[in-house]
Amino acid sequence: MTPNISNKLLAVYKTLQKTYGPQGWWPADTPFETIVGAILTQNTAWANVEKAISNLKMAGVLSAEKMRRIDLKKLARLIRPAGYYNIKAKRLKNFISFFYSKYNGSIGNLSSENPEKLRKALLSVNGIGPETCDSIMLYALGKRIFVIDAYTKRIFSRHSFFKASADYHAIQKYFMDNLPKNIKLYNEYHALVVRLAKDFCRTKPACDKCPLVII
DNA sequence: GACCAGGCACATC
DNA sequence: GATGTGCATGGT
Repeated sequence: MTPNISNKLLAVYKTLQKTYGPQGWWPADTPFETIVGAILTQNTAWANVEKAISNLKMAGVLSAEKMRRIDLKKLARLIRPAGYYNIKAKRLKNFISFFYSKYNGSIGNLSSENPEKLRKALLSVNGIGPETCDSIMLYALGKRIFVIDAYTKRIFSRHSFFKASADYHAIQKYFMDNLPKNIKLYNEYHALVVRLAKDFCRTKPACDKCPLVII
């Protein structure tokens, strides 16, 4: 670890913790619901995902077995509020096919897979990219992996931690090399970054009021 | 009405 | 390898 960077990253974390408190991610009742949410939230406001999840619950199809059976068009109609509904319905089905063919539809089988193999396997599913994969690994399956999203990139590059041109893997390595290797920390850190971004780091940053202005 | 949200795949150069 | 584009609803 680079002590200076490590201290700064921890200082940011402590400031966010103090400002916002525990975030308790992921907001879901089951690991399967977390996986579905991770796919539905791709480039989409969480409030819209909640509507789609609610529709799936009302229709009684928020389980792997039920979602495996449901017609693609019906699935698309239920998740409509989350946007990109046609492509996301296919992505959910792609995951389900993968989940049954390789892991017999068992979350236990999925989470007991070797983490490196699991990451490669998830990334091989069409519709699961780096962020969705890592969100599933961390928040649904409890694996020690740091999730990077557009906010993390935007905020920390603005604060000169790394260049705006840095790619996903480089940024992930940056955090994982410079933070204590702790799942709970990874969980809260990413959630707190998203929480902060909702207030201050959209297209028109209000950096003067941002709690990180002192870092 | 414009802008954007907890991305990803694919086409093209 | 870098850059551009389609996918789409709903809130500010």
